[in-house]
Amino acid sequence: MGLGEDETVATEPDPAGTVVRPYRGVSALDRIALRRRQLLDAGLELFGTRGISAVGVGDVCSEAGLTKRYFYESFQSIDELAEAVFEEVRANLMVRVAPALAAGGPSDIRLAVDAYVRAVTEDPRVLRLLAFETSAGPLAGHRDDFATNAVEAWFALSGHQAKDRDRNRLRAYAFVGASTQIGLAWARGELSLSIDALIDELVELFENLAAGVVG
Amino acid sequence: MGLGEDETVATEPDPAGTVVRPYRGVSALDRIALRRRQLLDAGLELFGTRGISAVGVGDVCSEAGLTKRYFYESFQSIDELAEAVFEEVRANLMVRVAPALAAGGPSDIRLAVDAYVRAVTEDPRVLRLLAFETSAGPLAGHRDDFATNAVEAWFALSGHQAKDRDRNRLRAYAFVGASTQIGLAWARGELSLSIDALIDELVELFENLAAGVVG
DNA sequence: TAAATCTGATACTTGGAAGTGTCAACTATG
DNA sequence: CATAGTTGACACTTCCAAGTATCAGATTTA
Repeated sequence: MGLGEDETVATEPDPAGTVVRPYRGVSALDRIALRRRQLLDAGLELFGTRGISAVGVGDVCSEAGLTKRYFYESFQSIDELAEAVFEEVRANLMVRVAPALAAGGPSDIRLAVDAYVRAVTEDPRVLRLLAFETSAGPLAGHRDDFATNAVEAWFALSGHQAKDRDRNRLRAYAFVGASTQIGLAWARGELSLSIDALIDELVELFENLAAGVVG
Repeated sequence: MGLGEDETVATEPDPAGTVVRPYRGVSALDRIALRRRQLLDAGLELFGTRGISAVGVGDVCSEAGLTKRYFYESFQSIDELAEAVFEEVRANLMVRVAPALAAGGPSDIRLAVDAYVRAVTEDPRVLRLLAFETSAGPLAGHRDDFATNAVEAWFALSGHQAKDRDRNRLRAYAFVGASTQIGLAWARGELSLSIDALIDELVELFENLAAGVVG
């Protein structure tokens, strides 16, 4: 809200975005939430197919079937929308992987890798978002955060005391970088391996790397 | 107006960019080549520090000490300049790595990795160009070409008959992806390993991967 | 010296996207 | 029905960078 707008008298309680009463049976807050959802969906669709840099406010609005005015109701910029879309994708991934990680435990990482690979590859838009769009632009750096968090989680589970943090992190980066690059090639159809074979490879890679870390 | 100037008689052989006679003791062709060089240098500097997407024609011209007119003398767009800059970087890298690869041979990849890592890390701009800028934007996909070429070269040297191309390529991607991600973290100063330790790690990683390929 | 070419600075036109404003039609409230 | 909130369409202003044109002064050539 505006800070010193004009909350003077009682005759003007809502200066800017009038958000008060129901419309077509939907409450004001629900309508806003609904539109925000439409924008997030449109964002995932466009970012995940054309790439973030090729998408403008107008594009998102067309895709969502809304007008600019409602874009700025929920977001201040395309980058802010990209952040929100990515955050949602990340959260969904976590929900799918975390149980598998807990179930498999640190000595058997296969379940987690399996869950992760299947979750990522089943939606090309998610794959593109993770593989392509986290290298440059507004989402730059998020891949590293992602990697760091994942490795921290794994460390926490394994009870491993990091006595050589830098080597560990290097290997974590190696795994994330390798996975990403492979996923990228996979997304373009350059690898005809089955998903199972792909998972086997990644598990093997992880175990090679982890052996060096733990040992 | 450029078109119907006054090419009346046969005395006007050069319609557009007048490129004829020496100036300040430099021939016309040399002047063009010189300006092209200035633009390439400016491109590497700006692309390698700010990132391609943050650089416009005007920026490059300022950095090069030239005006737009001379930009369009040698390039048609920023993307075309980016291509040329990348190609030059790639060629320089090849020059440094190829001899080491030939000397070490397929069984001892250390020399090649050593040369590659040192070449890339000694110029932060090159590192950034390879690690960041080949993921999105005009240089997208070049990392894969790079990887493919490198692996093909290595295969050629090793005389290895690829009977399982997809697995080989997957591992090639794994190595390139891991190297890139690590280089990226290194570029940001997140890894305090010495270059020697870094090289050790990468050699070890490569040997793990190559063992699977050859064996 | 006169004519032609070359250079660098700068003005200019153009195009696209961001962000804001207006308005007529629609819906809830009393 | 009258009033006020709500919506979508679209016009509008602003801004920025691309790309083009102009011009005075410097340099070469005849």
